Amino acid sequence: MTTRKDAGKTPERPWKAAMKETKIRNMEEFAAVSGISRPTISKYFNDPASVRASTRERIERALETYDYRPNIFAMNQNRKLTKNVGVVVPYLADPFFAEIARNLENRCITAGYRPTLFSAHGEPALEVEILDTLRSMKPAGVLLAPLGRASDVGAVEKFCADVPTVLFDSSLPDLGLAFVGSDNPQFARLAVEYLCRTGEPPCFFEMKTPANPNANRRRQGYLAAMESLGHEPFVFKAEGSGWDFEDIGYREGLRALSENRFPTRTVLCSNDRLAIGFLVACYELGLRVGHALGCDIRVAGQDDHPFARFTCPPLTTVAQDYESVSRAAADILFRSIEDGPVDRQTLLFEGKLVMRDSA
Amino acid sequence: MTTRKDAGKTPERPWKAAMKETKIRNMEEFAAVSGISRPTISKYFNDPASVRASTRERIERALETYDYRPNIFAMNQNRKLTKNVGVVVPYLADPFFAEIARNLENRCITAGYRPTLFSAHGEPALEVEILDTLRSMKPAGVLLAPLGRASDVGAVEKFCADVPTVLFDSSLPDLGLAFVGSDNPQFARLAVEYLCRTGEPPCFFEMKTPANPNANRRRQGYLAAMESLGHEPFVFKAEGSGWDFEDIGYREGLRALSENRFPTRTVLCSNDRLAIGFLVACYELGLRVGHALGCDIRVAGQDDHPFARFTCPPLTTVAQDYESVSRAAADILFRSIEDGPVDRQTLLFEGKLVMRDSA
DNA sequence: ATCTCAATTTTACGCGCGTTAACTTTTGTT
DNA sequence: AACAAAAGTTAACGCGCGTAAAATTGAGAT
Repeated sequence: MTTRKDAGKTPERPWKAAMKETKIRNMEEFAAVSGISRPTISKYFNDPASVRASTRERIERALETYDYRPNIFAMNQNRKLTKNVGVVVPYLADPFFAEIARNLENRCITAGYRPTLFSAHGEPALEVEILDTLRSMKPAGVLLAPLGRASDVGAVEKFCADVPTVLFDSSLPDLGLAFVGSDNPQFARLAVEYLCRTGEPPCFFEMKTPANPNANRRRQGYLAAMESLGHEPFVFKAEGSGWDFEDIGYREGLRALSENRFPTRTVLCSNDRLAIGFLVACYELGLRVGHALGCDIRVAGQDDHPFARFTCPPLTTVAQDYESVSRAAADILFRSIEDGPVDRQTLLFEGKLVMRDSA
Repeated sequence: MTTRKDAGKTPERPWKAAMKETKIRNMEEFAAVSGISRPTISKYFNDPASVRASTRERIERALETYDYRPNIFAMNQNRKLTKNVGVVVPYLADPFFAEIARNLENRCITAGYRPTLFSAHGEPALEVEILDTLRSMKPAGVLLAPLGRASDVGAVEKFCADVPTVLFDSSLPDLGLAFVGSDNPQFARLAVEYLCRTGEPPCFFEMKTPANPNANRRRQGYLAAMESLGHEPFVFKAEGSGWDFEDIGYREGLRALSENRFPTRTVLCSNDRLAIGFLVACYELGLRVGHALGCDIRVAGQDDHPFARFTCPPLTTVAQDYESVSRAAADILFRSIEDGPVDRQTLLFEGKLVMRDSA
């Protein structure tokens, strides 16, 4: 490690010393220097169009001189309806959630709301903590992807009773204004049908104790699809828990393959992250993955994870409709905030087959 | 898409209706029901040990009955020193930043602070917006990984003058309490030395217009190392901008390889995300990557990105010392908050070579 | 110049809590 | 039992702003 003491000593409380004398500390002071009353300034910040054009100009001229910004938290403290929207995901280090969170944040901003992002980091206690913080924030609404199986359902239920909440990705029965997610059985069915049409029927590779109910629905979709096509299903349940799906896919894939557990040479993984790890296991064992001539095994995933394009070979998968899910979740929430509550509904979006080279 | 209207109509403002009559609305009410004065309750929440054991018990018993929690934002409104810490990263959909953000959040929590996470989503305007929001939050300190080249340096400078800020990952000259990052020239040197020791000297694959100064330092490290080893350096500059590094690595890798631009069959990528895309290009062109006999090309990256383990073949890279960087950044900030300002310093951590199969 | 309506200003209170000062009550010591 | 220290209570103000009501000012129409 390299340590360098930079030139010059940090002055005593530099962030205070640098404060210009003209610095505006609050709306009162800004009202004084701009020669306008505080309530009118307040009106301006809540809607610039609500003040006379000449007043607006005066305010904006003062704004350039003194660059004042109202304290957002003091604003919300007293407002009947804030513009705050909470976005909560179970695990932000998973690029899938990072991507959907980014999407949701952008939608909030576009719709004139102020998103605040939270990740439970896979920990139920932290999820509860987040919900408590959110209460303090007096949010107009919340977009919540719960941890799933590990969630404190009681806490979420109480929260949904207090704050307009739309659940997404992972469902908790009958909670919130709505649930928006994917039609998971359809995902598996789509994959099974494609794989059977183009080769051997697939085995199913999943975690023994999945984090959320989506995995169970996918398994059921797989079983149903196999049955209806008249094939014998086979499910391999990978040991391990937590959020290191790739590692589990790799380790257990290695085990399953070297123990020769799969009756066919086609494997449908419960999700892309497992598949990414599984592909490494295949690589390590010298198995050529793909549907081309001379390949040893076909591997498919589900989700269209942001990195699924960049595996070797690129992963064939069933794409979640990120756009539609996030758009629907946001729209329902905003509509409910603006026009009052709506009937609780469940929206499930179908996946689309993305054919790449792995299967 | 499947829409289902769930059984039962959502009741009028259900989150209001469900409110129990005993619901505590603020500290005043809680003080009333617990039979203790509000200032004492306030003391309790700021430090449970600061009240007599018997009163603490009474408070905690009341707490169980009425489950009240003080409003965190109202608390901070008036406190001289809050426990808020802002964590700002340039792009959260990049698992590297997601991972380091998770690490930093945990450290804050452990140290008794309340982290709030922000992502600029690659947009300079949003970065400025975030800094303004942070001011409102009256944070005790901020851990900031700036966008880099695209950052509004003036805005960051003003912010650092107002709020104790530790920069990490990407440096802006002389700003903040400290900068904590990686010794980027050393990264490249380490990689070059290893690659030269075990085979042909490497070419360098980087973006033409990198997002931050780290890339430049890595290039310089590459050039210096090649020179000192007596080899002719070669740098390929990939076209493209934005944060889709994998895609750029793939497209430009494809171009560079098919145009036969590399004088040697060893490629050191400026970062792992480029390398991940580059590996796909290799795969598509049928090139066998690795150092084993019969391989066509060696590929190495830099960063030890969370997914570098799961490429095919697993990516040889120079690992950033995530732990040390985040620990140092957090420690410096906390120390500065608790013990007053320290000399500005620059801490650069060395990378460690991670040998996998790709090179 | 008069009237009218809209915009603005004054004044005042509230949000939920931190914090201080002056008292009053509890401790536990001798 | 007397008394000092510790802890708790009351009262009051402040944070930075929203918001409401009443009084005042301004602009456009007659």
